[in-house]
Amino acid sequence: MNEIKLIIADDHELFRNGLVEILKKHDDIKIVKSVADGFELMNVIKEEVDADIVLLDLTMPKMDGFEVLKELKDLNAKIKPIVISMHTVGNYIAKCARMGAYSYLLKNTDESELIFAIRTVYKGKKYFSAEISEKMINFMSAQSVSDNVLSKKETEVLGLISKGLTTKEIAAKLFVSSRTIETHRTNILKKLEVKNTAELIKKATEINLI
Amino acid sequence: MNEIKLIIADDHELFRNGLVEILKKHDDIKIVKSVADGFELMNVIKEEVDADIVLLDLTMPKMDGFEVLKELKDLNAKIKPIVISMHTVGNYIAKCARMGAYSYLLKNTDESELIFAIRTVYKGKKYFSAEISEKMINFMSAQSVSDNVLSKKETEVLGLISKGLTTKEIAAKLFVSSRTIETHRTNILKKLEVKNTAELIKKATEINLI
DNA sequence: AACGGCATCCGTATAAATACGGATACAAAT
DNA sequence: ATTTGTATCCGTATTTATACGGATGCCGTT
Repeated sequence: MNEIKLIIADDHELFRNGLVEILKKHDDIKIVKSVADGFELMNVIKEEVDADIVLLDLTMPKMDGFEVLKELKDLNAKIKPIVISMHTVGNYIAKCARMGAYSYLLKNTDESELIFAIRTVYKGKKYFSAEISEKMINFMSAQSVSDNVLSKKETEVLGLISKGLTTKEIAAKLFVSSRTIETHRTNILKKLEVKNTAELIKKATEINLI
Repeated sequence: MNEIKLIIADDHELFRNGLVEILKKHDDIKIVKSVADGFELMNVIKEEVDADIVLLDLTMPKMDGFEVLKELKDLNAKIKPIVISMHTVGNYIAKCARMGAYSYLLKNTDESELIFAIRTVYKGKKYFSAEISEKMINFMSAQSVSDNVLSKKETEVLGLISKGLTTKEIAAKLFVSSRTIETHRTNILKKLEVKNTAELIKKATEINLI
């Protein structure tokens, strides 16, 4: 039988110990290390241990869970992160999903679901419960409400900007003067409260305008 | 008992009729209209009918499902779209979720799930099955693999660009010459095969670099 | 009828970005 | 040991974007 080697990363000792107690009851799971912050975790991962899974708390001192996920992705590490958080905010969930988390569990998840998640992830499959998925989907579509900020033309221009067209090209495409497009751009920047195109595009994607 | 009024939008007559046959067996569901493309659908929605739900095919002539979703969002319409697609591509699913779809079903969904989805959505809740959610999550994290394209410094610079910093500001922040940053920018543009900052930021968000 | 938001256009000016060209030092990979 | 990629720097020139200013006609709301 293959042993599942895992690391626990959480800044609350009590919670860490609780997890250990729960997990030690399962023969196929072995805790190889237990750390209190992201920085420590990364050191452990970079050096010694080859673990299969890390149970990762999001809120930790020094280096939080998001930073850890980013690092792991950058390093192309083979360790699979399971996020354990107390927040059900859709934002967090979507962020973790994007950043390569294999699962997102709440701290009040029951034992059986935790074990199921661990085993599922160990097999290389992701595990996001129905409730968690729902939260995330709701979040993903949420921002749309606030988008009456831009007029129809402005939205159109924004779309073309994001495709890499210059002011001149957009003007040609829409059969208007470059000055008009410049004015539109200025107004768009003001409305979205950004100072240049780069920030504009980022914000626009964030609030689902593109 | 409240009747659920729905519209069917699909360019395949056979499929449309099949849906009608299935749905007419359920007393709580009433089909108020059946259209063959997105354009027709939008006309129907804008004028006459007040329907609760539209069963929306993605691939339709004149105006596809994505465009319809966008329009509905722009109009702030109260009709709830259920996407019915034959594609399981994560890209499509994520896009629909972002664009406000209340559900994403496959064309081979069985009757009971279809009915369940309709009733769930009618209550104002979204319905994305476990398999569909999984596909989407996999997609969301997928791009990460291909991100060794940029070097560490380039990634850092890209991040600062996306925050709206100019070349000069970035140079100051990183204690290097503006020329260096300019070179980085040039290289980043080349690597991601885009021609300016706007397109760059869009692409970077698409492939999860930011 | 008056007002505000929108789309359209213009002038002047500076700041920023991109396109070419080139160079060196270092580390990692082959 | 040679090559490849990264990070660093520079020159010259053009193109784009942004910051100010101002203007008009139109449409929908009040």
